[in-house]
Amino acid sequence: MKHEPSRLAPLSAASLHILLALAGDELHGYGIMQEAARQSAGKYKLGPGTLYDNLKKLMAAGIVEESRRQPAGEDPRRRYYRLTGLGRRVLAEEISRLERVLREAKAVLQGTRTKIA
Amino acid sequence: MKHEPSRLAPLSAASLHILLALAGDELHGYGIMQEAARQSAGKYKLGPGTLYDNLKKLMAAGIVEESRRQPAGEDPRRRYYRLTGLGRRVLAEEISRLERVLREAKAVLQGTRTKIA
DNA sequence: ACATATCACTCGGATTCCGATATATCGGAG
DNA sequence: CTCCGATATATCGGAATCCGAGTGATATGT
Repeated sequence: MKHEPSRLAPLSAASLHILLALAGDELHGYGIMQEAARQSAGKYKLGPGTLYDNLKKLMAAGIVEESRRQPAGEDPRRRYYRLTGLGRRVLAEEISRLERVLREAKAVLQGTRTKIA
Repeated sequence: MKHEPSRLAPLSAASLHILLALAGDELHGYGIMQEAARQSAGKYKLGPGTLYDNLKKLMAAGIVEESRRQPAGEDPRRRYYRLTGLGRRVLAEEISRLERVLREAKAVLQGTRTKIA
């Protein structure tokens, strides 16, 4: 019996943006904040409180882990975080959940009445 | 203070599902719970606490309002809620926000797959 | 020298979540 | 008619989450 990804769903906006920021490559905390803002064109901004609360929760759930990498020439204060395998599955599942929600939303808004007269 | 739709964004999962349930037609509280469960194929279930907290917040923000309709032959206990014009704009804006998030998500996930090792 | 940016993270108040609970009516089975 | 599950309203209060304001330090630009 494995971890059920659906247990965490639906992901909060904060968690989703953190996972998306980490999906491309591992990042440090400050980088996650910047990447989330960049990916959302400035529409979504994470403060440090939200970031670390979520990071803690995501690490406890085995979705994110810390990596020990320390590339030369970089700021030594940086601590890197990355998605685990489970994390990628959770993200993929959340994305398809959102796709289904949007499909339903469009159907409802475009007047596709399921109503049978 | 102006009613800027973006001030409420991102909508919580609960608020989004309530707005989607009301997008088709006005509904009473109990009906909103059932419609949200139906639209999400049982994946998302609202409890009464979440429903009325959100309904209160949405009404205070001018996104949802109560309607006085009382069709004959229906349970007289029912109280109907419906979207306002602002509510429709907020919902539409949230949907396009989610579309942009999903577009970004796909780009990022596609990028990792094609990444050269 | 001073301001701004990068980098870490904690703190605590406000907000939100959400199941348990309370109350009452409806509709059908027995 | 009585019982009972479903329908219907809504509150309560503890847990979880949000999130800006701090704290502390180094780096970089003017």
